[in-house]
Amino acid sequence: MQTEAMYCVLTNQGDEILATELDERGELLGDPWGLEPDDVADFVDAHEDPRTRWTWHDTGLAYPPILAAGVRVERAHDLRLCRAILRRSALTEGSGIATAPRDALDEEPPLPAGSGAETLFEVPAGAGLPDPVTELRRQLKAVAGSPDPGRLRLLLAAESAGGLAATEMRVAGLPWDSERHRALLTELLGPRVPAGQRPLVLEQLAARIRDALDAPTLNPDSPQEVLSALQSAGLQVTSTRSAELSRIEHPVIEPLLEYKKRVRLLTANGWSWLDTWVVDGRFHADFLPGGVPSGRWAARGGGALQLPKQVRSAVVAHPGWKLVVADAAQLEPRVLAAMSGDTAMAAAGRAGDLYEGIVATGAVPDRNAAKYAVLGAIYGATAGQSGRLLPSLARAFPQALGLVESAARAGERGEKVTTRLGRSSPAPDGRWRDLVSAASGAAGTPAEESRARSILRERGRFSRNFVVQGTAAEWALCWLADLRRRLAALRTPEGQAPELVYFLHDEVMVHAPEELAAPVAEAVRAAADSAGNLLFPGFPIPFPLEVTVVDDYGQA
DNA sequence: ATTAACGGCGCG
DNA sequence: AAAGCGCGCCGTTAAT
Repeated sequence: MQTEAMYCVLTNQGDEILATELDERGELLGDPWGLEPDDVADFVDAHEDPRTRWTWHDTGLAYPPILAAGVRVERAHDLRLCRAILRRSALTEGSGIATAPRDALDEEPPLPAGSGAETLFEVPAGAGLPDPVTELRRQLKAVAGSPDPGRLRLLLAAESAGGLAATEMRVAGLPWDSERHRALLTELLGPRVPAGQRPLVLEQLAARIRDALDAPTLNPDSPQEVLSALQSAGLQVTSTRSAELSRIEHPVIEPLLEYKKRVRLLTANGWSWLDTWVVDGRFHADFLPGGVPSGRWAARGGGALQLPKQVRSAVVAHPGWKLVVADAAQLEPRVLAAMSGDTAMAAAGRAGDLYEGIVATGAVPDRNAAKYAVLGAIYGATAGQSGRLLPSLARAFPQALGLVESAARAGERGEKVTTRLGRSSPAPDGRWRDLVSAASGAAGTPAEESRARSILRERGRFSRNFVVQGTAAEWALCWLADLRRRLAALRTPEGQAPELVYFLHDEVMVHAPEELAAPVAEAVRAAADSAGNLLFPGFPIPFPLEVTVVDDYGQA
């Protein structure tokens, strides 16, 4: 895995692209090449080697033209993604990267222009971006000087592979059946109407709501108006949240909940969403690896990570193709067991369902209790059923609970916390420290003290969750990276290749020719095993998947 | 008129 | 359904 890496840095230099080869210590391996933008893909293809990490400021800008030429790269080093990790990591504190003044590479990645067809190398290098060779050397130095270079190298490799996968997924797009989607909209909302108008079904529901509340001019889209209309009707409610409304009996509740459900479909995934995001039968989502502090991905535009179950049946495999959908079962608790070395919790997860395994230890009465207790431990629940179950969970799994507890305490002390591979939480800002110290001083008023306690606990819950969510994100990145490599080896005799099309925290989707569905499913499982071994070598806990092969995402 | 915060809800 | 975490996006409302 870690056999001598080689870096080939691609960067704009006037009208040319400069390709500079360096070894893993950052030493030049020869004179740089000057390339015409149109020749970059051929150059990459000719120089592709399993040891080479293609290095650039932004995968999302540099990679699409290469992909457009039909060339796929195996490994990369994304300077922006890696900078973000090294800037913050407790393992590289005090390094040149951590202490350098902020520059343009610390900003959000630029928006990719269009759907990736154009040659983005023609765009002049962003102002203020550091020289990539200098930047790479600083990054390599920071890693080499850290107490655990191996962890960080793995993290940077996985993060960069995530960058490649994200770009490939955006360019490929999620196969989308607009006809099926439109049929759904017509069924639930009525015929299409111009933007800004209420479709027929919503108008009818609105009329029923006004009628039931005796409020003829009520705007059902205004929480304020709805709340006061409900209260005028004598209902004891403090908000218009569906969860609260559904506990009440009144003629308005049914149409109101139905209205909320359907208006949500209209505004989030209605006709204008289709017009904006689905191009040539594909939803081109813009994924942002590392977009969340914990290392989870974010997405920009189209709500790619919040596709409601309602519309998933519009994700349809092409004729003769299948969707292979896989999700990791109970990922976060398994990660917690592994990272804390809790062999009792690992044993509970060995036979199959981890929550059932916990029930079998006698710590909790049933599966639901196990689930809420474990999630409550990870999230920092104090009240309710999950809060009450914590003591008995802590007796059964002291290592696991101890890990999240100590993360919470560290957070409350204002310290950073760090994932398995070395991604650290952002340090609390000065305002946070001021608030806390002001309240703890003798002059703190009761209100200040209570406010301070509350933000302390908040920081504790964030930190507790960060280490687990962040390490789970690392597992998922390793899974994705390994899967990506395995998929590259699969191809039909006619040359059709499976496409990675979707990734959602603990779930992946591959669009594959039917005859490759079984090997793809096998690759997905093998990749999960690899990820577990990579992150937690020798620790006896499996990472089982639920894998389905379907024609549309609604069936998964 | 534009921007920011809020309530609400979708996903994990 | 439970209460704790992490997000993005919408329309409304308040602030500028």
